[in-house]
Amino acid sequence: MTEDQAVVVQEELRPLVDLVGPGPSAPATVAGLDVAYSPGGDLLAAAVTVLDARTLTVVDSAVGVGRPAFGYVPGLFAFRELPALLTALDRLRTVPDLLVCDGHGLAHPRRFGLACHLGVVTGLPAIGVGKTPLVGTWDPPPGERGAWSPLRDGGDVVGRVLRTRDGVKPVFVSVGHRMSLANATAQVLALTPRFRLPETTRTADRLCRDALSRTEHPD
DNA sequence: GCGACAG
DNA sequence: ATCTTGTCGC
Repeated sequence: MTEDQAVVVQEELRPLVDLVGPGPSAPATVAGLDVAYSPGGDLLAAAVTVLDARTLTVVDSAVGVGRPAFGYVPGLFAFRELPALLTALDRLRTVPDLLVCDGHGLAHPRRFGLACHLGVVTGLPAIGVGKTPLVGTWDPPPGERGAWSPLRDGGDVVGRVLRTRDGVKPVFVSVGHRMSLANATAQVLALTPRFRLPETTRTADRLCRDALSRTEHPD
């Protein structure tokens, strides 16, 4: 697939994003998704971890190893990681109530980032939590955990810049699918009792790194 | 035309 | 994302 064709796919799928559903207010399980790359970038491992939303302990997980399906192009990021992530999701024995993606949802040049793409393809509620911005402008939120400011782009509010820890660099929260922005914010705060990034992202990050290491050094 | 640009 | 040296802070 070419970059132009990928953009066409995004524009075809974008109308399928559900912007109405408020999403679960008290999800039983929340999934984190992340991908790790080999040093040369020719191999990747995708991981999904499913956490009990109340205890934040891992109750299910799966991995998918493969080749990057696309070059790294900002705005077309999903085409790179989506196949391996879907493989991992297929191997789960649980259906999580919410997907927390490492990257953006509506905070995207065409309002269709990885979290939207994963949400539409799976039909599950999804949100994006990015560590750095892709689009938009914002004012720095106050320094206390829980404080946020709107992320604006082209006249739209596309997400929130959310402080998850006192005095620590904020994260970028946006809706992916079947979730309100307010609920997405609440869920991220529930997932960050101790660290800047959601526990879901942390457990998935650890798992995909381990899986990649095991793939590179079979013993 | 130039710089910026999720992971 | 990963690599890599140096620096700040608990």
